[in-house]
Amino acid sequence: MIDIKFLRENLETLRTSLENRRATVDLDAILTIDSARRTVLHEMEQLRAEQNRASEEIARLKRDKQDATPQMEAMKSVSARIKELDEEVRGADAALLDQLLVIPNLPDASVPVGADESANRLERAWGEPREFDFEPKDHVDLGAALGILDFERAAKIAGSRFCLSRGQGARLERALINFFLDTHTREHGYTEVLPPFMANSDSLRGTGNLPKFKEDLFSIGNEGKDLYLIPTAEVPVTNIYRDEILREEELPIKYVAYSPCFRSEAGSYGKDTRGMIRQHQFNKVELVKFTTPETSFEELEQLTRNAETILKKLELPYRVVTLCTGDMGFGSAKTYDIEVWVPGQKTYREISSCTNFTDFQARRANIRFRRGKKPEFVHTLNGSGLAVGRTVVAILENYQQSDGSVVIPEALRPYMDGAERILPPG
RNA sequence: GGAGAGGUGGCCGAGUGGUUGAAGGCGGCGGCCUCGAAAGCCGUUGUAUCGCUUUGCGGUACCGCGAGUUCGAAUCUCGCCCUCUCCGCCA
Repeated sequence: MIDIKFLRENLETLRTSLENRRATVDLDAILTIDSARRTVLHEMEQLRAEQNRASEEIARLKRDKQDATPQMEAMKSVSARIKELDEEVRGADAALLDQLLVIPNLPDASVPVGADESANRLERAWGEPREFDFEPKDHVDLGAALGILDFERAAKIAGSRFCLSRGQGARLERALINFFLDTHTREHGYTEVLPPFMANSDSLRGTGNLPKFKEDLFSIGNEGKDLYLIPTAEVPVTNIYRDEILREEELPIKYVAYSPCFRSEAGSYGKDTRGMIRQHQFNKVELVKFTTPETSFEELEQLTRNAETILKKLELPYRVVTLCTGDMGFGSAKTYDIEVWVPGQKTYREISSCTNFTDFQARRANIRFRRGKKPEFVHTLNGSGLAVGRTVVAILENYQQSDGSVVIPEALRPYMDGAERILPPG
């Protein structure tokens, strides 16, 4: 969320940044509501002060066994007026919040300005895409031939955009989750967290998923419950400290969490309809950090490197791009996408998105820390470390052999009972 | 799901409709004492927002959340949320 004070004082900066993001927000309407609200609030507070003074006077008279009826009568109209003004202020508060909640974060100065992904900036690439001496298959054909991925049965059970893994396929998925968690906890100093896989609307508002992106979520409001399936572990993990004040010495806090992720993505039909790239349910290991404001961008670099480490260990070619202003997410100040080489599509596909939200989520979720007298908002960051389903895609397609088998990356073999290959049945 | 108890500051815990932003304690901070520390003693200690003469002063709000009663609510009424105990159900 954007600070209303910042909005008042940096109107033109904000206007430019919203243009760069291709977001349309009526800032003047917000300012009008804000100034009207402050006028009414001021009048109400003066009446309240008068009421408090009268109230003390009445208490004093009553203690002295004197008649306070005239004072009490006089306060009736004041009380009624306060009630009116109070309703006006509440209305303005709600209107203001509605507006502020749909303003995206300001991009950092280092973010390239541009309309779409063509303006994203390549930061670095690692590994050489493999030269195949045969026509590589995509993971759907490979998975079907190996008997480890079954999209048809999944569709029967739950519909399109679900996947059923079996045998070595299910084992591979579980191995990856453990490998990711072990790497980040043992080598990168993250603390493992296993959060609820459902969250309430306060939590989703805190991370920025609500109110603007409701259509991307599966809600389970049966029996009047205010609950959603989480779209990412970012939601429950970031909300661990909602409405809390941390101590400066505790920062940075680094959490890693496995969770399944549930996404409705109502607007995505027609995109990536084949295979595991875009699913209603997928597994992900997520990295989340809470930091002081001045260290967050350095922490973003480290978090991104932490995610890259996984791809290096798995020996999968990848590149890192900085998303431009028009392509970055709603709450982001800066995002690096890590894209893995996918031979079946002969392209790089996002496998991790690492973001510094600065104080955007912290302000929404009211997550603060104290180092002087005044509490300050922390900065929050997160990134996939990694998306598990897409890693399965990358492994199957990059490690496929001409005989239809798939070699298991060496780093993963200890998690697969030492198996070196996934072989076709029979 | 049923019955009961409860939700008060960073934490614990008092609180009779009227100087209660809230006793007391713990913790924190400052000081005295000490070679130093502990103990002891003294002082201090929330958040948000607005205004001003801006190291400060003043106004307003905040006792789980929301509505109501009242001149006035932490305190009374209603609804909701959450926690605990017991019973039921259940992996």
